[in-house]
Amino acid sequence: MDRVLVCSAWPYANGPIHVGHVTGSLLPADIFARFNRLVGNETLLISGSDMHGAPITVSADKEKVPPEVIADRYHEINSKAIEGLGISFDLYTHTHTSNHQEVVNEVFLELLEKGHLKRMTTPQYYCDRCSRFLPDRYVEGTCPHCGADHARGDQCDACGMDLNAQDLKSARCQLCSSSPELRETEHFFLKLSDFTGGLKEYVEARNHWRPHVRSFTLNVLDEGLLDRPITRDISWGVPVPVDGFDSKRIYVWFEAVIGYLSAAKQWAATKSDPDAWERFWKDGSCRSYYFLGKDNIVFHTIIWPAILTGVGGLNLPYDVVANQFMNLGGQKFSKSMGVSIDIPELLTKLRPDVVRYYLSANMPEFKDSEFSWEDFAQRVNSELVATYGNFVHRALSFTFKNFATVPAKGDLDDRDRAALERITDASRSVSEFLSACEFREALKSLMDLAQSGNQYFDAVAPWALVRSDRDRCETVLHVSLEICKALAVLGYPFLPFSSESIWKGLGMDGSLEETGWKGLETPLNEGAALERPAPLFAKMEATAFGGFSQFSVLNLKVGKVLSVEPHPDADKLYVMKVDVGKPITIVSGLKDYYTADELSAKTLVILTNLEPAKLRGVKSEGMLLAAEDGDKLALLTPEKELVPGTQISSGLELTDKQISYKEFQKLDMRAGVMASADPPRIQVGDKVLGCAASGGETGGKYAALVLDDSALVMHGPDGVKMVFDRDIPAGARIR
RNA sequence: AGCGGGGUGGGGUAGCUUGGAAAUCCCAUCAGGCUCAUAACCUGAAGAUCGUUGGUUCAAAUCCAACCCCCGCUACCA
Repeated sequence: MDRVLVCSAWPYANGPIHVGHVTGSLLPADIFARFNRLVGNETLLISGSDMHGAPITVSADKEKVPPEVIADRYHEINSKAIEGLGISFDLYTHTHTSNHQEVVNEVFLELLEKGHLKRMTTPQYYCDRCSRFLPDRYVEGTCPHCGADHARGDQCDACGMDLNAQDLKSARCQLCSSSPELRETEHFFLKLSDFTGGLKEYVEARNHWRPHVRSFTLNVLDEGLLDRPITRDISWGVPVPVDGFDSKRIYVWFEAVIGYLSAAKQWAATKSDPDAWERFWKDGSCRSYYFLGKDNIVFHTIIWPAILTGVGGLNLPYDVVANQFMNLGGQKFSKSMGVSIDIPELLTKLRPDVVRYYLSANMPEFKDSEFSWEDFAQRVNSELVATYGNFVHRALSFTFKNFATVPAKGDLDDRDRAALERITDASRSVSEFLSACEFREALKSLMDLAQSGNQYFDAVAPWALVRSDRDRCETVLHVSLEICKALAVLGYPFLPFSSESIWKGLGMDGSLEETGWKGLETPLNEGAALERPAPLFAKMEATAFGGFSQFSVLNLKVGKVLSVEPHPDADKLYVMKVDVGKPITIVSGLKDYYTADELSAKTLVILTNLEPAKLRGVKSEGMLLAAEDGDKLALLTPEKELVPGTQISSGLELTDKQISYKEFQKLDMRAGVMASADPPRIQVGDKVLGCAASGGETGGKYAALVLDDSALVMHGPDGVKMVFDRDIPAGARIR
């Protein structure tokens, strides 16, 4: 029996977990842990919420509540979602516990004593009015390279240069705009340089790591490691266990990874055996696996091993299984951009095994993968439902109807033996692939077994035998049910809920969880009564779930032009006052297309929550939407007159958050011609897309939000759609 | 700009590390079969000169070079 410690990266408690967390760390870790328990390995699966760090304090400030409120809220929500998904943690804790603080302190002091930490004093901006030190990106000023006015302390967006806050000219506090002063502040640094050599050796010996993880890490090591500060001037986080550091906290990047150790200790404390954690951390034969996303690699292959080496006597990661990203509509999942499918919400609509199936089958193990509802529905329907679920159901329901008990096994012929052979093959390959953390391949082997079940069932045709040879029929059904049982056992790591229900449906004793892998050999209970079987999975509709939620960041309103002036300082720009419920100023580049007269009193569609930007010295507080095709341009306007300020929500929930121009540009909106009204389909360029909501009249030309292969016609209240004031080809990009 | 990933039949993909019978699987398409099952399952067919251009080689999707596209990271979000 082996022993494995399975660690899943810690989700940040600043929002609900989303598909990315599940596919990157939670699900692979769970599959791996379930598999190991199944085959009888002593397994500990742990993780928790990362409660500290600046983004949580930012959210807290915004809501005017203490950071604990935010962190606790999402810890609560996420714990539930994780449980709902069937992630079988032995402990899911968080980093804001006294236990974690103690363990972090121990580690910190141990490193200090061994000389791996050093104190250094650095200048840092301090804002008097906010009475706080400012992180680099909270400092704003003039870029020393290009002279742009709104450069942030960490980077200048205008020229893309990396900066130090001290380099900025006329620095301002981004929070209150007052001038901060440079103050000396003392911090602890982790001397990563101490570890470079050892780490290199360690990583080079890890030939079983995924190639991208290993080569990426070696790359970073070759570039050399800089000593990094592990404390900072903030108030939310783990206190520094050294006198004179009361106003400082330990940096999250250093403290959060220690959660793996503190969680194991906490788990042990809740058992009768408080030293139990040592079996997983001090016994060199225990292998530790870490599941995370690729953005987290260095923390697990360099920083965490460095800390562990520094402390000494603790196991370094055996494998760091980093996944790539699962994207949505070609973009990275990102809450701030509304590109997100959060799990709590998803679970209200779908059963956990269905979600687990798709995310496993499409897991970004070696390269990024793409999440789409269409693909989701297709894979679930054709693979999980039609091949896997249907096989189990046809075998079980046929048996139930004709025998109502588990049929007896008579003499086997070659075909039967070959079918049983497939089970052995499948169990071998599933177990090999899972041991190697190749989840997609393992799942593929499972589905192949389901298909071979269908082939067998077809070939032996029990529906004919039941009339000609009942004994023979019992035998082939017995073999079929053996295949079902194997599907349950082998599928358990992926589909735990369905597997248990198959196990029960077959009339097996106990639970599959406690029976384990040896359930493959456990004989069927011949003669046992069967319950009436029900299908395992139902088909799903892609359109029922598809969301255009990423467009909800657009706060669009009807605007009426009040005045149009030429820009005093630019050839192509107008400065317009527009009434969107309140008058705002918009600078637009329409001079080549429209005269001032043409624009006056026009009703337009205005993006109102764009970050204000200065265009040639005049501040623009929004943007009017227009379709553009080559040198043609047409403005969007409601098909019926609407009062200025009317929301154009297109039926989406709106946020009032500001978006940057860059984010806005990533959203795809087009002019489209309705190809048919029922079902609603719209032609955009040379593609015909299905419409998510009601469309307009056939032949009408409307503005549409485009996402993958579906479109949503932009509309305001009462379904008033947005049209164009000039002729523009379908497919023209709206911006 | 730097770093990283990718461009394979209509869509999505495997293979590329360790070059070798013109290429995997799913969906869609077409033709059959079956009727137990959730119009499901089974069998077969059509369909790709493997981003472009050069090179190495007896032989390249697979190695090398250049180029063209797409995307992510560089913001403490897997």
